[in-house]
Amino acid sequence: MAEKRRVTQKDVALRAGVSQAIVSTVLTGKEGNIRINQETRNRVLQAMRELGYTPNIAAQSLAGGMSRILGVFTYDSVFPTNRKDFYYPFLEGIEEEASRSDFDLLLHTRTVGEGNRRSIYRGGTNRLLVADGTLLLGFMDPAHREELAQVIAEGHPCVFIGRREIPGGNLSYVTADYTAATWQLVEHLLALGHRKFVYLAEPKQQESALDRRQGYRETGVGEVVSLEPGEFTLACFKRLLRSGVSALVLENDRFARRLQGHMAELGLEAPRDLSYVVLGDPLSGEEDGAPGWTSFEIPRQAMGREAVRLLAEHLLGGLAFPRQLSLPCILRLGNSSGPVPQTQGWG
Amino acid sequence: MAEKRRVTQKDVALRAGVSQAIVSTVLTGKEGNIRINQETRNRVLQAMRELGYTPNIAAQSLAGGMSRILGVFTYDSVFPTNRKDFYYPFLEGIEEEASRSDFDLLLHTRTVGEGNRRSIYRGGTNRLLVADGTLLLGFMDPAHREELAQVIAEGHPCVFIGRREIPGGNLSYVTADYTAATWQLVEHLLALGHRKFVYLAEPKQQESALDRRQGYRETGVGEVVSLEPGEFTLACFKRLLRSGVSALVLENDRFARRLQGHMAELGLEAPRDLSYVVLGDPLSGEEDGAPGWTSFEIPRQAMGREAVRLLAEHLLGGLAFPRQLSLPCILRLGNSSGPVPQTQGWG
DNA sequence: AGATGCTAATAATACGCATAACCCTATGCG
DNA sequence: CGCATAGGGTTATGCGTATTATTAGCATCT
Repeated sequence: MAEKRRVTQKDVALRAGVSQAIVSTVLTGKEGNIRINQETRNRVLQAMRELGYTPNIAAQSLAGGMSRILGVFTYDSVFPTNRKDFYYPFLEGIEEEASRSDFDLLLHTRTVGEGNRRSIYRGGTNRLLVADGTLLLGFMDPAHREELAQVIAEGHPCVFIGRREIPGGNLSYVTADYTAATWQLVEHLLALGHRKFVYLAEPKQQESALDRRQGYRETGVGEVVSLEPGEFTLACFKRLLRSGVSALVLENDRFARRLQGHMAELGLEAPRDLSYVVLGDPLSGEEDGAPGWTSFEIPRQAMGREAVRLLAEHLLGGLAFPRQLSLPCILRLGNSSGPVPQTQGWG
Repeated sequence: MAEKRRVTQKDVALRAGVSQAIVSTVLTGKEGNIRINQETRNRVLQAMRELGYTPNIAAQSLAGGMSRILGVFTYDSVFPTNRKDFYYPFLEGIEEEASRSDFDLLLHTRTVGEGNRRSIYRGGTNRLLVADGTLLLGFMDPAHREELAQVIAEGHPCVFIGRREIPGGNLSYVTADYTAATWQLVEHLLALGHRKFVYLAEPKQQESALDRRQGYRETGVGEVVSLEPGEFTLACFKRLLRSGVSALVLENDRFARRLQGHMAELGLEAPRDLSYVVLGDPLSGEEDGAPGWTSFEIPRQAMGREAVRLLAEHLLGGLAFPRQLSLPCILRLGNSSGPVPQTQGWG
């Protein structure tokens, strides 16, 4: 096999009887300081073809400065086995736009440090710098945020998919507009005549949850109850009903599933006896078994796309960072919300 | 922001008070001609950390070093929207093993040339070369094969996921043992008493299909009928029945779905009136709606894992290429195969 | 005749890293 | 004492390309 040496520009140049610089110039097409006779150009192209020349991309990026690679860093496994938190739709969007913007994608898998904890710095080196810029996904704890703040301070362009706040606040991100979507769902309930609401919130303080609560609070309609979905017991539900609530706003689908159980238990039916809305689409990836409740869809694919676009524009066009982008959610008016029941008949 | 220059080995060297060569040696770990004092090594590592050094992979590959990156090249979009040919399970395996072997993954998205055709050489450049080696997936036409043969001749380590033959025949791959699995399913039918078989084959000549047919042929039980699933009409089915067939071997699930329709139409039931086996799992990603028919499962995740392992061993340990690995499929004895019916009662 | 400008090309250099070739010092040994 | 050897480095070089600085020839203007 003999590991035949690659054909380089020097070889082509030799054959065409010109200097290597001419070959490079012919290749890139940019005639900056250099001008080339059409005939010479043809000779070079001919020689390239004859020798089967292909540029060495490593040398190109070394000389040119850009690798045309975008990193993808996730705070969980990129391809999780439990399809619970599912990066797939994001990745679809990322791939699509990366391809369009002409960037390859570097999936950082070498990031699992001690205790299965993912970290950007590993062995003291920041692996992200391999790429021209990086897209980030997933849940971060405070230490992660510190770390990321440092990476950004060092000048590496990052875009988070989802709103994330870090110390210093210089993080760019593309988020879904949970606040508006929540607001709209509550407005929808108000239009149906509902007046007494309760919002069931998880104790988590993630940005996405905060945004939803913000949207709810902006409507000024009422109470927020914070509890783990597991704590949302039948007794708890009964208490809510007794308080005269006519509509529930559920922070996620885990509340919704428990609620469905409770209502079935009591022989209640939505929206006849009670209306509810769910703030987001189900985490589990079931396409077909999509529940028909009223909710909104997170534009995951678009978020991926826009994140890439933001990053690419920053890298190529010099769009200044940080930049934040908010994409609208798509409302799904389903079968869990309806007019206020005339008589609160139950019991 | 000021576009501060990257930290290079020279910077680290300066800070640690050593030469750049020492920094490089510390980094790669290989002490060939060079020996390093433990204390010096620590100083260097310290300096790296302080300056936030990260290797420039372009320079690394150019200088003949290793970037600890494995390429992933697919002949379709990596994250397809129609979840038809679904790379996901492969990717799961790839990611898992890549992480374990300490390689990042480079997803080649910059590969779409004219007419939506994917090609390794794009604009005449071989994009694969930034990575130390490359994993390939998907369907190839003859031109693709030529191209890949060239890449391999040029010395770039490649492992295909699935058996693929290329001109020259030097391609490494990890495949599922379709031949054995098919053989076993037919044996299963033989054990149930079946004697008259027909194998429904698509006209395609892909390796995976050839392997299945090979397994079928090895049993010596009978006929192969080649037709598009769409051509498998009710009339066609009736003709088969009239010929006295008691068991069908279906090359894929598209035949199976049509068969199910035909049988329902005629009021037939499997395995009461007819047995069939399906050579592989359904292409569509439906988890729950998994059909209960007799078939085998392709060990996709394991294939991904083993492909990475092969490649990593080749890169690190010097395992010679080409290498071919065949993994067993998992038989799923389902409800579409049973004993030969006593009376061929239908009509 | 000298200055100017334009075309067409060459030579030189930098990019960041890996590695081969080389050098110096201390130590051991017969 | 002379030499071999091992330890601990340094210098120099090359990888393939992009790009800048430079040169050389020739026509045009003043």
